[in-house]
Amino acid sequence: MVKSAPVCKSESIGEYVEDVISSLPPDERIIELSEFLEAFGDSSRIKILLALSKHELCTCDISAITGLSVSAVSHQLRVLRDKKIVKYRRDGRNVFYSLDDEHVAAILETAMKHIRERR
Amino acid sequence: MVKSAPVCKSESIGEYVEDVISSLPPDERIIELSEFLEAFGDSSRIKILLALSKHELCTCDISAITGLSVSAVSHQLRVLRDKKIVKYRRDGRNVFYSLDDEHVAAILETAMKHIRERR
DNA sequence: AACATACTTGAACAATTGTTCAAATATGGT
DNA sequence: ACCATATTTGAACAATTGTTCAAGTATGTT
Repeated sequence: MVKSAPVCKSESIGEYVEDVISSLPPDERIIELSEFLEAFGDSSRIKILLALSKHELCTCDISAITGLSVSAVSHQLRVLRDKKIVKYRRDGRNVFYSLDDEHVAAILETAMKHIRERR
Repeated sequence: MVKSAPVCKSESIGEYVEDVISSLPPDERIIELSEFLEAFGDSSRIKILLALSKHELCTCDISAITGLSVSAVSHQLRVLRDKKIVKYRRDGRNVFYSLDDEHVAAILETAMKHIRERR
């Protein structure tokens, strides 16, 4: 049996490679995961999320707190809404946003711990 | 006292806005946070990290496991190294990678829980 | 109905991203 | 010294991103 692709020796030797492959979730799930975590990869959104971790806030408040334009905030809130990272409720003219669940706060918390400890 | 900027009423009413502002970390810390979490926002990197959460692996093994080219893997490993998300050690011709600490695995775990529960 | 406030949206734009390909570097074996 | 293997790197490219600006929708007040 001839190997067509040029692969390294350790790959042929280590049978753990097969084990790892079969332990991976399907691509679809991996894409879902990365699209969710992608939302945390921007400083404007992190600022918004940190603010929301303290208090339920309307779009305009978030703009005042973060220093971003109302439009920029709204665009980012749409991203966060679509990815089910924040939830919202309308109250009169205002729309109030809050974190979707405890996992979102947990990720921010763990990430901050990592940053703090890696110095 | 006149307000120069056009801000919404709820911002003027709610004194919590000031509280939230002062609770936010400095911008520098927020950028650090987002740059760290940015690394989780790509399906190739997530695949690599999930693989590494199972086993220490060399570049070539990661390529075989993920189906990405060796070059693409190496470029992504550089990103993950720079952000202190993976660590590495050279052994002969191979360079073996592993997750930097338990926080990295924790973030992946929490994110997977979120995905699973939000359906 | 007319107006002000709160928010959302779409188009446009510069800036950044991830991959490929070719070339370079590093290590070990002969 | 030479060759093969393992990995890294740089340039190039299409694709995606986040912001701004202007225009839109939604709600409450008069």
